[in-house]
Amino acid sequence: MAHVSQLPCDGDGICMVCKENPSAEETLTCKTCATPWHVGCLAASSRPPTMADAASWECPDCNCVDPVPVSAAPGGSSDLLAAIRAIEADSSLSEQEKARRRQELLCGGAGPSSSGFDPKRTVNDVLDIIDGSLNCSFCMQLPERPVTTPCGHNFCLRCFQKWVGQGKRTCANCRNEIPAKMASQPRINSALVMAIRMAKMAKSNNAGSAHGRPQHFIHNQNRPDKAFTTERAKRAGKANACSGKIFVTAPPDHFGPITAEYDPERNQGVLVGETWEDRMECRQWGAHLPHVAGIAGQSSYGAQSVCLSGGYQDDEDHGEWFLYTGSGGRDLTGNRRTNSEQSSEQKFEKLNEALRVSCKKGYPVRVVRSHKEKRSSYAAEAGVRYDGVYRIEKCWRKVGVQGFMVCRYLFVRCDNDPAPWASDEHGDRPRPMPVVKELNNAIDITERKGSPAWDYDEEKACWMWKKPPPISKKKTSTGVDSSATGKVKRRPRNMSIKDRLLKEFSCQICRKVMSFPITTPCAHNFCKACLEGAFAGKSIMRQRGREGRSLRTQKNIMKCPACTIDIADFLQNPQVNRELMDVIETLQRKCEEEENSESEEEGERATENPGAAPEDADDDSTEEIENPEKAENKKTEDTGAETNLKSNQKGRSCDDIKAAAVVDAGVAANRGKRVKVAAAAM
DNA sequence: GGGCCCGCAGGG
DNA sequence: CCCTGCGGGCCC
Repeated sequence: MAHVSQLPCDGDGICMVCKENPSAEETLTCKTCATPWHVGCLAASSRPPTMADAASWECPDCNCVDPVPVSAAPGGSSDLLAAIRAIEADSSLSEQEKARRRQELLCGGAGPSSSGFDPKRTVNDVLDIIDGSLNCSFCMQLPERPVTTPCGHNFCLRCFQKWVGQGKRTCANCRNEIPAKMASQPRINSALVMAIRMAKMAKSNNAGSAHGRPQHFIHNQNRPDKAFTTERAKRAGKANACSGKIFVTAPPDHFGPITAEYDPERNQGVLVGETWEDRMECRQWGAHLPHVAGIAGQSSYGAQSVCLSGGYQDDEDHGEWFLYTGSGGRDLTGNRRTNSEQSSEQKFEKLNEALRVSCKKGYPVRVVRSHKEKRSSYAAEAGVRYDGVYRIEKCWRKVGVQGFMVCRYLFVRCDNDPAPWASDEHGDRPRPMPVVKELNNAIDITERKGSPAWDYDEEKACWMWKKPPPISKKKTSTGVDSSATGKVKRRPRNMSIKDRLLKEFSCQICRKVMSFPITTPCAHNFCKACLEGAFAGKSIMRQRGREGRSLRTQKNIMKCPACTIDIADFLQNPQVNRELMDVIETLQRKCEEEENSESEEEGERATENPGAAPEDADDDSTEEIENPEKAENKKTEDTGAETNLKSNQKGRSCDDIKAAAVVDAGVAANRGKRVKVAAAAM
């Protein structure tokens, strides 16, 4: 019994045993792994004998020589009974909620990587399908923020960080070496996140479960368009910083998620996890409009969105919550757009004040994360990703790392969809306020006084506007209401397992569902054969041959085909991610079953080829599909093909490289069309 | 990989 | 109309 119930506090400071938020005095911090533990819930034998010993105290996990897998079974039965009775007696819970909490309890409670009030993983459901093959070797639970080692083993981010935090540099499973880069900067393996979610979904669909809501998490496929470069920007000889058409009809001062009603283009809205190539493209979909500034807002009205892209050293990202730094205090003379050096203090004015308004009112603030943030495990793998809405619970000022006063904001996630890194099937539940140490030295602390405008409705079990959202003061970007476009609204698609398999588990080289998947240290996934083939002989040059300079300087560097990370060491002995492979194979079997049982229900979309062009491609796009460059040239013959090709390939960080010619051509064809439309409008 | 320097969009 | 701004292509 003893060490089974020994669990630390989670990322939000909540004790995983008693679910309370212990005060600083009741918290012990392990000297080895720096994890906080609730003293009251520690076995007596694990507590430090005296107060003086507390500073050098080592937690039960670090005290063990080996990572002893913690049993998922619950501890003492009397405790369990008491806990179940407490749930039953809680009149504030619905029957469904009670059932859910009972199940959490029986599933062994929280694992080390769960957070806040999130219900625990429905382990039993998933184990039926994937037979436990995905479990983290440390906590024996499904990894909630899975990371994959180069040797192909999967762990919770938290467990992995704890392990390397102890100075361990070998895989806990096979004792292979963990590269320094992976140890210091593990990235979430999003394919694995999807694997876990899909496995859960497949199960709950079969059981006709109450989780009826389709999980709409998408990758970059189906993106209808790209930003275009204006003629003026071309004349200036620069292909930078030009905006494209805004596709959503939400006004620029719209708060909260961009829902389907604002998306006449796709009729699905902006989905959590949606990723764009760059800030320009992100802007086009309305998630975050400014293309340089990190904050969108108006000082007298509120802030609608922020971007985390590593521009401010003080930022601190914990996924479900983060500390954001205000803007300003920098010297921008010399026509600079940004400057990493701070030279004066920040104040609550302009955009910083806009954020403070959103804090006071409790507005939902959209959050996008850029790949440029190098210090966060939650950063996008490539491009810019929409991560849902957060609320600013507090703001204050403090002296920043550069010695000047900065404005600070505590963001806590409150979205109805799960975060891109979370393998949960559901969105956020209200979670307790994280403990922020720097508040002790803060000034101008601002907290919300009244009730928040955007809040969790226990009855409906979702986040919603509890007060009417602020009235927009602006016109929509297109000036056209979505209901007035005359477009027939399509129902959002509820994807089949087959479609999702193709979308989420396709190799980034061959575009087919991966066989023998390999996860690189930069968290990209490929077929074993494709990856090996890509680096056989001259293929290396084709890989990186984006332009002449790249060829010359990079031909001897072996980089991940999906990003710019050097994976030469990894390629010496790449290991198949067997666990991911099991999941894919299981889902493929499910898929076959699904096809057999409901083949007649498959509509127009089922026959779609995985690599086919997006559905709104013109009939005459066939030629362009075969020759994307031709399509490009057709568009602007006068400026020459070279410029176009270059701009076509700019910033191809992740999904774009993996895009096979057909998809590329589909996009190109679409873009051609869009540019024509834009030109006609001018 | 770091510095330069540009157009652009939005706030006030 | 001026100021601000967590971009981005290109040069070195």
